[in-house]
Amino acid sequence: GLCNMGKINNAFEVMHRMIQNGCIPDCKIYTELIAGLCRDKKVDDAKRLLIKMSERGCLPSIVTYGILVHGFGKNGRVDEACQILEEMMLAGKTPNAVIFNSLLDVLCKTGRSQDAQELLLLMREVSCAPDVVTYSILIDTSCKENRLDEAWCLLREMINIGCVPNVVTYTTLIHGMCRQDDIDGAFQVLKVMSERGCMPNVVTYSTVIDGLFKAGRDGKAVELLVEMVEK
RNA sequence: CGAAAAUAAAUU
Repeated sequence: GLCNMGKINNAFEVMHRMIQNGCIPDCKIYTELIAGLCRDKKVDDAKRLLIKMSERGCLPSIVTYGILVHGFGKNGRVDEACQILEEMMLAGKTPNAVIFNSLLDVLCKTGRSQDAQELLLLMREVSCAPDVVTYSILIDTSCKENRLDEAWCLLREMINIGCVPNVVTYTTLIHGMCRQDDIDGAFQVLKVMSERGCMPNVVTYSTVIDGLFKAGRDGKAVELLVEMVEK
């Protein structure tokens, strides 16, 4: 609770007080503190706490490592994020899809496609199945790098392997099409997703509305805004 | 003991 309120220091105070009272913090408490530190961009402190918890006999969980990977990645320290992944594997923990996805996203967003490909291979090696988030990240990357054909291939591929696209996946594609000035295509996707039982949300609508305004189709944009409010 | 806790999309 204190971490969520941004009061990390108070959270640490509580931990120290509980130790004084003979109550031993468990892995989850350390994990929360590490998350709080990462949220405050204090990733070095977070890393130190990971080491400290191990020394105190608390093994970091897969979630603890995930938080750190994400913390380093989101703070532009991609190599160190990769390093945490290696460390966890050395510690005998197999990364799950959340961790792979987190790292995959920063690799893609920083243009390190070679490393991203290698990470996908590693994911296969450890039998971690790509999920809807993995595909959404890849589709987003293809779209932002103007490879719409590739994005569509990925959509087909995920459906083929039984991975169901969700509202984020479709919204990502819609955004990609708007960026290519293919507003009509974007509308098609908007229609298709609903037909497949995936309801557009406020982000989906704002993506299309933004695309319409940028294409100078103000009337249509307002029309869609009204439709969104009505629905 | 415990899914209590970590990842992807628009605008800014």
